[in-house]
Amino acid sequence: MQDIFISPLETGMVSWMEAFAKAKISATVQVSPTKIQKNAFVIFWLHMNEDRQEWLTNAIQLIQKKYVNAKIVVLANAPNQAEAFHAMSMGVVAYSHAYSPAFVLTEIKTVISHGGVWLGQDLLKRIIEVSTSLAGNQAEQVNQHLKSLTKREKEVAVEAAKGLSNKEIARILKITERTVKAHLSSTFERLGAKDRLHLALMLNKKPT
Amino acid sequence: MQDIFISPLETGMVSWMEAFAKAKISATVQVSPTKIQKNAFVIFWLHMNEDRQEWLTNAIQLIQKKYVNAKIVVLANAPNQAEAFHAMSMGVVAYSHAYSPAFVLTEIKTVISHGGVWLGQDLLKRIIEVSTSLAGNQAEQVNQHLKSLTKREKEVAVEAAKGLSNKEIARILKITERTVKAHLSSTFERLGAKDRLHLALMLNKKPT
DNA sequence: TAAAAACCTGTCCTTTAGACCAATAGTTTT
DNA sequence: AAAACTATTGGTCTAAAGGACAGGTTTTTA
Repeated sequence: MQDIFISPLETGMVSWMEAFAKAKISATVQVSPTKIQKNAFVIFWLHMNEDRQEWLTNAIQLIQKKYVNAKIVVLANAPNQAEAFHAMSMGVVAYSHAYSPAFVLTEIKTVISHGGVWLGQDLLKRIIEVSTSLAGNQAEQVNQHLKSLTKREKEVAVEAAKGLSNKEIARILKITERTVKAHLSSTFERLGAKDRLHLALMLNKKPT
Repeated sequence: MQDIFISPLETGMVSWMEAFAKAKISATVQVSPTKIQKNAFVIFWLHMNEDRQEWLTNAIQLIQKKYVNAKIVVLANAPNQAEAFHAMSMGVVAYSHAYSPAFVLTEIKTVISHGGVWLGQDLLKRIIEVSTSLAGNQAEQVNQHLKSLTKREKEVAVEAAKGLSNKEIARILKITERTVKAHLSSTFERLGAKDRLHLALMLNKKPT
């Protein structure tokens, strides 16, 4: 088990040292291969300054290529959601604030060493918001379609357009599946949609 | 600090007991208020059987109403992404398998008691797939998707994403409906789409 | 207030989708 | 040459979707 901190700060940050006294620190990702035990469980902790986006991308790719089994954690000076998304989608298993206290760092380590993924509550909330609701900027043209629907039909239609099943919609809106079907049927009728897939395409149409 | 397990099983599950010897167990959410210390840090562990979707929803809402500061964890017998999504979007802070070993449960507790959120790697990956619109170039993303498909799969996927039925696709491509299904199945597999509607949403995603 | 629209639910039935299992044959990669 | 991938088709089976037909209750509106 090895922890390797990649940070421009020579000394490393205080809380890191506190959490992992035996950690190696390096200024670049080009860690001497001899320092890394083959088949060891290695965690790379990348310290992310502002304005090093492309450095981060490259670093992650390089690590993943050289050390296939290594886990990568990003600690950002100024965490932001876009960067977090980017990092996580590249396979990073944790994204947190660089000034996280030592106990958070040890927590992260525990979680990821058991195959888990760690991220803060606000980020997760954001992720879920984004992925469960239709994007706002299209609300305009969606309205054109939706305005001919009744309130309830609208609600059902929006959920259906996200890809939810009738059962799921029923649960969310606290009505029976049968009622969901009724609303959908009349929605198809009004909008001239063939089925729920066409409805989804109508409501998710790209702005041109 | 109190742990309250809500489970239909009278005795509670083995690993739970192992992890939290002092935990209270109850069959319903209607825990006697006297048993809960005011201002205590309470964690509700909800044991989720199959086919209790609406029970879960109600239980969560009830807990959130009665115990504003309580954290809620869902342990599912048969975890699935839709349910996980639903639970997390309602404010649940962890979602895991009901048969998780004791060390995972203690991990979860550690994480959420520090304000974090716990979830398994596969769920997160799925979340990110669904919400990658924030992560970068959308056209690129679609390309990435299509690139991983074979020539024939691509043709079928594109038609399906337009809203055509299997029968129509079969006619257009001059193959049997059965073959269309086969191509679609492997396409869903490769792209991580749940069904043709999700496929359509992936391929028709608008740039944000 | 009476009619209309919206909302909710039920049963029965047909079609469609998609998973699982299995097989054949050509092509590409190792 | 063996292994892996691709394209094709078949059958069975389950669940979901959606139409047809038939009710109710609540809210809006003329």
